Amino acid sequence: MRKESSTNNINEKRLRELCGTSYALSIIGGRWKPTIICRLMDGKVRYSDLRDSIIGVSERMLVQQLRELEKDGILIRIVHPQVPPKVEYELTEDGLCMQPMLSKMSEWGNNHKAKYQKEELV
Amino acid sequence: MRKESSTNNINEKRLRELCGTSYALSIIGGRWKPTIICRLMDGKVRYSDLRDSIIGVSERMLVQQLRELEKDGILIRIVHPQVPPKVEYELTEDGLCMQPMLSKMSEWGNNHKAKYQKEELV
DNA sequence: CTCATTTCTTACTTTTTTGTAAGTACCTAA
DNA sequence: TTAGGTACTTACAAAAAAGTAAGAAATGAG
Repeated sequence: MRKESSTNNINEKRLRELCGTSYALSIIGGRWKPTIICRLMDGKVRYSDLRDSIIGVSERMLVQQLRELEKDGILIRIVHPQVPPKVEYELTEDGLCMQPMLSKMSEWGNNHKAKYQKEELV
Repeated sequence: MRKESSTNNINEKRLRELCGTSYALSIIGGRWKPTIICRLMDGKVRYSDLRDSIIGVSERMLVQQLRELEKDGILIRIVHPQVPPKVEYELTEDGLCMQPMLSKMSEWGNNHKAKYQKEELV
């Protein structure tokens, strides 16, 4: 839960407002979010498949991150009314069009990582 | 200080290793980092100018974020040996070449923000 | 009636990040 | 000798994010 009146919260909100980058970060910044979005890039995926393919994530975290992404309009939740339950997650258009951004991030990240690891050897 | 043995730390490290996007996020993810990097995009800037132009940041936070960016090879610290002290910060090549990534993030962010705020009116 | 399956909840703890407030070091100039 | 300017430190507190462990609902199969 966020405390509305905290300096922390106020600062974050202001940065989000005046800087597109900070805004983007506030949406994809959660620990498991890039991974989740990646997994969904090729189409909808079932909850249990997400859970099983993302090693290290707990159900608590997975559900939380999914809910936040849903609230931010990045993905939708598709409930099939059956028992046992079946729920699928699918990127929205706004989620899909993160692709160029994510790929730039990945590109920069991988370059920097490679370079840094090389420098360590020197 | 990070606790080496925590699940939190271990998860972050693993994601960083295997995903360029998570790696990039771990570097630009700090509250004031995108703003700092932005300010430096046009050339070196003095500490006090950074402090005065970034509203809301405390000296504690500013120094901390600068140190982390320095450690990650994004910027360098240029000390002029004089009194009163004069310190400038300048992006490295790795910092400068964040530009395309940052601009994609900013672009996506601004689009999404505009769209979302429009939808709220409906 | 009991069990299995799937998708979550809930209450709680730990870890990490962010912020506050006050103080420090250095020399220079009045 | 005292004040002033710059770039920080330090000790502490508050807030936020991440993780743990156990449980819950719904229903069809046996």
